[in-house]
Amino acid sequence: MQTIADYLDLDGQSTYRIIAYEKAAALFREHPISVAEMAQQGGLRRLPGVGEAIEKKVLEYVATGDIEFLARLRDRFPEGLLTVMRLPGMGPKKTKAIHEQAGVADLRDLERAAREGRLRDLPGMGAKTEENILRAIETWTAVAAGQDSGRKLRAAVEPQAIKFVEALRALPQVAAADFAGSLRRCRSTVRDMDLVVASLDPEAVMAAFATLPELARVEAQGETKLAAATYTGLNVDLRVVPPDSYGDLLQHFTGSAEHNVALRGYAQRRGYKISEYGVEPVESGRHIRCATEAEVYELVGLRYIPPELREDQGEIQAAEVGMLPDLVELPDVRGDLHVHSDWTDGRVSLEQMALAARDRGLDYLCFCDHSQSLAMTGGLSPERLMAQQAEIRALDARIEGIRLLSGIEVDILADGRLDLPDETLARLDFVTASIHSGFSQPPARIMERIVGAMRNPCVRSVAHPSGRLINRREGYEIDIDLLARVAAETGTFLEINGFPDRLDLTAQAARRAAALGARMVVCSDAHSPGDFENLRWGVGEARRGWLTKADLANTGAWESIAEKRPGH
DNA sequence: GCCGTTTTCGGCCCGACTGTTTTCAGTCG
Repeated sequence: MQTIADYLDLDGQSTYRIIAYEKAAALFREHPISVAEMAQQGGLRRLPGVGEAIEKKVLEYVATGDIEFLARLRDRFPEGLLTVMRLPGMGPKKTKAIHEQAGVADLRDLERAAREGRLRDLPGMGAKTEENILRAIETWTAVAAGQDSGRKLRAAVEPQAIKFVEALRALPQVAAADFAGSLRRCRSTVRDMDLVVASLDPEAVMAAFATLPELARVEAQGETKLAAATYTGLNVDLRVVPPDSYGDLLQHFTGSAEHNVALRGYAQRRGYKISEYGVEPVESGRHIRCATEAEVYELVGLRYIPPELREDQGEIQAAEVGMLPDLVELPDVRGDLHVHSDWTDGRVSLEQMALAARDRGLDYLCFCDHSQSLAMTGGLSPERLMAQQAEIRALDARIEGIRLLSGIEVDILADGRLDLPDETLARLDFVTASIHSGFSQPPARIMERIVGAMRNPCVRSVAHPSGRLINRREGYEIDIDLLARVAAETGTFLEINGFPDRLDLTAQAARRAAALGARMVVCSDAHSPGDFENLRWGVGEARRGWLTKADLANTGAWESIAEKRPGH
């Protein structure tokens, strides 16, 4: 669908037609359950933004593996042009022009033409354009070489964003400063950093900002807007507005683009025009500036929508009728049920982990080291596990202020058996099961393994259910509906693993699972004291999944978890 | 292409910056 959208863009088709395909592409990409199956069951049309034409194309693709409409587009334009079009600074118009007038069919052609100065004579282009194109190709090549997916983990970017915000807030001319964009929405990965500032002296703010040592270069600068790049290869956009319209700017640049489109559409139907500079009742034409985001939403008749929900996933309708969820917050998490120690691949002792957890204010902590088949990590045999349990019990008696529990992250073996006998598992306080091998099995087989584990009465949760590693490995294809139903039926929890490159379950999957009655746990999977920060990333993902305190099991006391599961 | 407490047709978010086009198109977010 995305490829069709790109081709239509190149072909100069109606933007709304293009947007329709892009919306469908985004919808399918993020959709937690199989789009192909939904299509076959005739349920695709129920999805917002899917109509007759797109449904037909999906069905055609499912049946034949191709789409004739797309094949015809491919015949008309070389595929390499799509890459050219995605270069920053290039768009459909320029791409089409260089294709038709300079014979460029792919990136290599473009590079040659730019080097030979053959582009500067085309309408709308000059020497500067060629220079920009060559730079863009260089960056693109570096990214494509694989060391960089272009999207960085939120956890890697946020500390730098906080530094920038602190530097801005320290300026005397600055009334307020925040980071916005996908970072503020707690997306697991971000492409760039958006900074917004309230000030009456944008010139001074931008001048001071441009001197920060983290910035490699300033790429563009206007009166209120500055674009720069950091040495870490991150693009930073800075926008400055007067304090009385700070709320408008923050709202606008927090996005998402989809949320803003939906919000503006909603506002327009009620007679308002929203931009980053204010809210305008169309009738009066009077421009109302908002110092806070809450005012923006309030003016058009909505409750305040937390940034994590701003993805055009029904939040506007929910805000309209006062049905927004009361999202879980980090302090709600009372215990961590999945951490490691130096008994396997953790880096510090049981005691150090326990003290770190207590310092973070947790009420209970369950050690779930690896089981024996993960030899690489020094996985625990039944004997060593019992020895560890004895040490945990002794530690629990000695350390005040936190309850220490003995558990295991037991491997679900390739044949579906668990890596430890039931009689061993039955002696533990908590058991989480997970897959570390047999990733390439057919999805249905993997589901059988997970579901089989969940039906074992000793197993209390499933750790990192999809096995994905962001930027490194796709997860195995999980059937979240099936997992959620079995979870609800057996009282097994599904983990939201807080590791920055896992965040697994994803927000979308967690939201679906909660809707089907499953309960989740947010865990750090910490291997060292610093990893307890993972709880923060995990809670961010949970919030993006619309989860409330009640959807998570470890927001309650340990006693509420310790109880036997229903039916066992 | 999608969609409907303004509509089955006529809408669909909006403004800044760049580069070069002397009045604005293209791109971006």
